[in-house]
Amino acid sequence: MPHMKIEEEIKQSVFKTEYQKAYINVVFTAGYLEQAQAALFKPFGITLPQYNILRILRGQHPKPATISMLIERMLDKTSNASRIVDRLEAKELVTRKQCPADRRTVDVMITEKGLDLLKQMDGLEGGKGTGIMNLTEEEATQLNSLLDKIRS
Amino acid sequence: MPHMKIEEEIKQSVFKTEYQKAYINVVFTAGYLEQAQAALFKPFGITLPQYNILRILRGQHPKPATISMLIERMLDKTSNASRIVDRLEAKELVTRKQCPADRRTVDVMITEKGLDLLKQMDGLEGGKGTGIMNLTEEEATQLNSLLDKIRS
DNA sequence: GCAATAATAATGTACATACATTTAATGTAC
DNA sequence: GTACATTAAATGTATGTACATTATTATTGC
Repeated sequence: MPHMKIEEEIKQSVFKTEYQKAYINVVFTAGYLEQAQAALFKPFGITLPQYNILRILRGQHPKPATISMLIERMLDKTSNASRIVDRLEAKELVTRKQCPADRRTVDVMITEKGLDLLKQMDGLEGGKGTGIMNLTEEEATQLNSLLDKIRS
Repeated sequence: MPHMKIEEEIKQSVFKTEYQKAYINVVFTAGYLEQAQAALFKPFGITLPQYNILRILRGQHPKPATISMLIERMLDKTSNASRIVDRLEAKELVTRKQCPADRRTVDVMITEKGLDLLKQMDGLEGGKGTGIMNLTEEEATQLNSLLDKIRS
């Protein structure tokens, strides 16, 4: 498992600039964090996108959400909420039924089983156990402002 | 297109800790950078993983590389190099033939067409045009050391 | 009211990742 | 030298993303 500087990780001799290195470093570190989180999730039988949808649904509970509301709130806006809901429905973690008021839309709701699963998973939240806690709180703040600046 | 702090981006009321925020911020920013880069790549008809493999092959040229060598050097170590090479071969950007010395392995080599394509794409390297250049050089260095610490 | 437009969800295709399995070739133990 | 283990690559399946298209329903303009 990775415990190295980015140069060693990817066996690339030298980076031309700090920018190039930072770019690759952000992408690489995200992969690292996602992989660590996936490992934590595995025992529970759902993936991170599925978890994120369940969390949104819990936030709405007992009100239903529509697919477009899910897309709006998801981290990755272009992802395909319909199909993720398919899989959650197959696992009986959510229900889906046509909304009578606007028949184009679908009411998605988390089930008791879904709420139970989330309860079990509370504590995995926010990257705990993934390496993000190696930072001091001050460093985390600093990192946040640097990342915000990249997207500004 | 995103020009906001992370809280606004994902419409999540508040983060419990700076750590949780940093975690989501790294993952989200990586997605942002990757998407920006994918847009730059689109006119050239290859994806980022395909580009990364071509770059490794250019580094070896005119010596061939094996699939396991490609896996070793790739950013994402667990990805499926065989199938990415399939697609590069279909586009005639690489050749693949069984190695006589060890018939388990395959010699993968970049073609002239592949080298030409990379030449056209030089300049897209290292996240130029993706937002990473919003940082000062000092900030990029700072970011690198924070990310290294996450993975340490 | 009806035709054109917009919105919502689902679906199709290409590509990628994660993980397990399979096939073939090589190495090793005995 | 034959059985067993190891290595290299390919393949299968489930999942996800990106992007385009389709079907259905609402809304709008007239």
